[in-house]
Amino acid sequence: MHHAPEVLKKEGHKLTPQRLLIWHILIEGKHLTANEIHNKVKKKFKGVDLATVYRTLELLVRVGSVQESTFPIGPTRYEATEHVGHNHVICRVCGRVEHFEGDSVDKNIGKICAAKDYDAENTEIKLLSTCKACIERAS
Amino acid sequence: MHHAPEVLKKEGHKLTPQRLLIWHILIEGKHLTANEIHNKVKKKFKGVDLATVYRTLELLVRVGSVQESTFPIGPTRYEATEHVGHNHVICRVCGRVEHFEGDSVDKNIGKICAAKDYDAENTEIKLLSTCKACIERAS
DNA sequence: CTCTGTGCAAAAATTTTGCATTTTG
DNA sequence: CAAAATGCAAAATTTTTGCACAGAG
Repeated sequence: MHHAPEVLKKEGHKLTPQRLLIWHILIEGKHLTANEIHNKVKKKFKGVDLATVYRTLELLVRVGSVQESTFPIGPTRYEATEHVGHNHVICRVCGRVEHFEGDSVDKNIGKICAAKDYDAENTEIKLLSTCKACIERAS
Repeated sequence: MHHAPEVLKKEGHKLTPQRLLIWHILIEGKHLTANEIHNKVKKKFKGVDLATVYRTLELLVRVGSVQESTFPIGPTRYEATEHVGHNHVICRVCGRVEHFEGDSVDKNIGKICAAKDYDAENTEIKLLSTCKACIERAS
């Protein structure tokens, strides 16, 4: 289990209320945009700036507590590493996202990462394809 | 083999010099940004607008001739579907990209897509992880 | 008390849109 | 000729940055 506040403290970063709040929002929600996070944070503690949200997210990504994901549609999304168990199938045309379990590919994926000098744990698969609706629409 | 001009014509879109040029740039290069494409196009035919590049790319994506990819770092990148044989391993922290062959996972990937109502062919895997350099830097 | 983090405002970077004009089929 | 595409300019969206002040350790 990966707990951002401890990691931040251990690495000498300050535990500000803004950071804690942003972290809690990330624990509650799934793949949120910076803007969504900002709105949620403001409800609990008004006056927090969007720039702070971006800076905090960058920090949390750097220390490994948060993962950043970009989809074909819309802005970057963020989520706590600790509940990233899910992989995505994404439609390249409309951006629709579905989740899937990676069990059937995990072992191979780990090997691929290791072979390229990437962390074999904490991987996430983004499988790009085209959804049925978009295939039909295009024909 | 997938040839954009024919597809465009077949679907009733006009074959303008701008579109042909952009298509040729895409055939020559690999995962280019809209801006890179725009610069290359201007060298051959000045006066082409960046907006036209964006509109053309959107069209080519829609008809399936081009694929769009977003990476954790930098703007959206585009490349011709016909040379998309490669999958990516991407570092979530620094954005570094490596290529890998999907042979060991392709069959499973196809099944996953089919199960979720996505095209089982023409898939692309984006494997997100953290590269060794970033792991070391963070510790 | 010091150094890091924040808010604010401004700018940079990327992408989209409206509209008059040009071009393709 | 009609419909579609382009260029241009402006706007929208997303993200980054500089700097003075506030707050954590």
